[in-house]
Amino acid sequence: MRAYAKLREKPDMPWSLDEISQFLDQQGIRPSFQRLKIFEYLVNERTHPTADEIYEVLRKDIPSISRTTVYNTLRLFLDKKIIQMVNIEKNEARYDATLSWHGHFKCLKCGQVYDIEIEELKLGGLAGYQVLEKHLDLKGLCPSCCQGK
Amino acid sequence: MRAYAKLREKPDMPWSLDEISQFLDQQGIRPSFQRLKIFEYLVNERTHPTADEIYEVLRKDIPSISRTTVYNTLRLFLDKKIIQMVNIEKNEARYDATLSWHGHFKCLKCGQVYDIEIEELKLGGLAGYQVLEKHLDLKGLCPSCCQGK
DNA sequence: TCTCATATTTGTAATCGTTATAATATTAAA
DNA sequence: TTTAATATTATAACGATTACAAATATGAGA
Ligand SMILES: [Mn+2]
Ligand SMILES: [Mn+2]
Ligand SMILES: [Zn+2]
Ligand SMILES: [Zn+2]
Repeated sequence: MRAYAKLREKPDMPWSLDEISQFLDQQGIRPSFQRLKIFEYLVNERTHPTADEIYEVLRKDIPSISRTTVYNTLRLFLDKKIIQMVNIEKNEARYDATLSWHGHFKCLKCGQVYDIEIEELKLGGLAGYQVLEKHLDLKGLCPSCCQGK
Repeated sequence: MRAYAKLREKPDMPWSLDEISQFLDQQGIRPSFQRLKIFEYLVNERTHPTADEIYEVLRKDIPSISRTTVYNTLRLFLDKKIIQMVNIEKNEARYDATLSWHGHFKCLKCGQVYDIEIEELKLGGLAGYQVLEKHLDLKGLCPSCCQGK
């Protein structure tokens, strides 16, 4: 995924459906319309949506889509390791198609989840541990919500 | 809490019930027997238990205790900021009486949650944000579970 | 193209951790 | 002791997620 992303000509441009279709194929995922649209939403919006937010948005385009399909698809993407789950808030799983190492900040006022760049992280006492996942989650007030104290 | 902990003569010794009672009083929390035992379990065991683990253990001493009391008490402790919630695993809130800044590691095999010392953390792009909570959560295999690959 | 096996989607019911509610019991104040 | 406030308890309700099974779509081979 990271390797693939690096190959994109303009990494910050939205992914086209064709490009997503090709990508899912490469990952051994049959690119059904529902899967295309779910991955498109994750990778182009980058808002760390919940399953329900994805469901409510895609319903406008695909009235027949079911919540179960959204959950099934997200689990499939997780199994294939093309997205990650963000558990910054209890009882509210969020999803993220950006896999490079970064942290998250959730604003307690407006609810938005922002990406945070990690410049350096040094840990002690991890000798003997095999680390497979790292999550850095912050909470507080975002710049817009801090205005005027 | 940190200030109080520093005042303890032997910080690594278990807290006595008297000491806990005094501490809760200081924090404006009436030290009922249930509250004493719940805080005692958190501060002396340091295993980051779930509400249900606390309930199952304390039931042996206090057969009348209810799950609701455990949840109510944990929420009270959170509101008074004498414990923190650890959301390293989805759908499994854990609780921790250690408030000084440290990370957590959950072993995917044995399920144990370990404390991790953080030597240095440098973040970029946080200008304008007001950070109120920080959580560093790792997952993988612990030393005991790594043995022999 | 047609057929049939397989993969995918869908609606519904079930599960699980947690919270809300209201009755009962305990404690503190008058 | 009487009363009011607080804490505990059992039960029901909730919300996010998962299990299940039926319906639909897809695609390789005849
Ligand atoms: Mn992100
Ligand atoms: Mn801890
Ligand atoms: Zn905000
Ligand atoms: Zn282990």
